[in-house]
Amino acid sequence: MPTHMPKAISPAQPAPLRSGADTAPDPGRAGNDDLLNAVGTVISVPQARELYCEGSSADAWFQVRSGALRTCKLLLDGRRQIDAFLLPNDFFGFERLPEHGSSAEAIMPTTVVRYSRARTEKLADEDSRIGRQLLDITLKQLNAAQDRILLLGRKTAEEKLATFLLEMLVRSSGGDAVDLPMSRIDIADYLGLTIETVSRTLSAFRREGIIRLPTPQTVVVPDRFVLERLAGAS
Amino acid sequence: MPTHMPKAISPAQPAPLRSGADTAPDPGRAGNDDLLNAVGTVISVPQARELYCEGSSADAWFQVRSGALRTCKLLLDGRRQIDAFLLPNDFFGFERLPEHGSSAEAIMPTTVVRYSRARTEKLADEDSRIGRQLLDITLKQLNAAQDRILLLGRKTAEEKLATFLLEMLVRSSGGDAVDLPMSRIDIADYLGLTIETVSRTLSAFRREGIIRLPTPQTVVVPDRFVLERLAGAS
DNA sequence: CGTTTAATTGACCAGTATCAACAGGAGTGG
DNA sequence: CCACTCCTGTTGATACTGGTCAATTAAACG
Repeated sequence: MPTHMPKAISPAQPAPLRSGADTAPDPGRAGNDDLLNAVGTVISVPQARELYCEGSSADAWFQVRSGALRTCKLLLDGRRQIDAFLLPNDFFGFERLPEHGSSAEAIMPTTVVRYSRARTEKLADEDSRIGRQLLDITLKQLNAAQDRILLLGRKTAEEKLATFLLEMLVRSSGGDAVDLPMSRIDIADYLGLTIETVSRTLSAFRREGIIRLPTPQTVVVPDRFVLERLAGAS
Repeated sequence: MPTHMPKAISPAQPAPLRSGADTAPDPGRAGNDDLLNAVGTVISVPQARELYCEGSSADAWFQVRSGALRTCKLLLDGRRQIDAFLLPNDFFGFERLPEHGSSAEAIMPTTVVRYSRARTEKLADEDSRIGRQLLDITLKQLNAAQDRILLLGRKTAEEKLATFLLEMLVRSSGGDAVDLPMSRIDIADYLGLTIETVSRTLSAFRREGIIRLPTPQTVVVPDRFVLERLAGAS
């Protein structure tokens, strides 16, 4: 038993293996959830604890069950870039190389389901639907990464924050209010900005009535169309 | 015959379906090249011609046979971000959604091999090795995208250019000289800079003896270790 | 309460963008 | 062969977005 947490007790079965708000075509995917879930193990990750670090052996991948994580890369002098925020049902840690390309840390008390890489690859060999699903997950992440490349390369601070708030609004899918689980520093390192610019830009949005900030972690968006115009979509 | 160019004549068979400089483990991949090549069609793309545009139907994907292309996204006001430069043997255009997420344009006279998406997906269903290979290609692109996210979010202009030159050096794999097929504008839109900053930074490298520029398109790197230090790897 | 940490705000600065001029080739036509 | 134009790239002067440094406020926690 290589994991440092016990297996899930019977009723607490892992979340179903499918993407979150998924509107894409879904070819022949039913019926294989149980296959993969059979190899999943539930793991708890305390806040601020690293689940794995950049360069460590990528012998497993994960799905968020509850809580939230960030994946990030570091430069030699400590500059940090956050690749992604991971919310419930998100997959992460699936790699091409034998080592993880970024580290994963919980930004609040979190539970994840761990899938053995070797067992997954064996399953994918036997059942092409599993492979199809892994490909779908990876392509989704690639699409998201390409959108971030546009954002980081060509958008202004204002556009970055507007895009970010819209993304969180969609992902949390809870009306017009978002609870931001991450700190301002995390937002800054996600958008390629500094904490001060994040704070200033959000304050400007608040002054202009585009958002309300009942607490620093809670953002209310009365009219998301205004944000969409500021986000300057393609 | 939906394509606008004739099929390859017999001796000009499509390039083998495998990644370029690939050092990763290569599990059970031999023997399926012919399967996919049977559905490949060779297409010529003149310089500056668009192969497909953002939002068009993604009913096929491609491999570069000769020449070079760029994939890019646009913002409403015309700001452009280049996702990737595609050189011989590179794959591109494989999508999760029914539409292409970016456009692809030849930056010199180019030939590509076109693969039908529907046929590919059928093949992948029948033979898990095909699916494994598509996943491998996609994961490789995801890794590259994540490196670009770090570059765009956290690196300085100097570090961006150093990283770019090293990347081109590795990809062209021809000693210490690189022939840049793309213009300064393309480099700028790839690195999230302006053409002037690209030019200035390259001139600074030249003045410091880090590179030589026999022509604006040819870069000679006497000592790539110097560039590696400037690139500020993780 | 006092202490610590996160977030906000302000003053100033630097890196890169913007605007503009200039140089070097590649065609083109006289 | 030589202007002439066009296009790409280089260089310079200046502006501005966002970064840095610093102080203040607010929130969290014992």
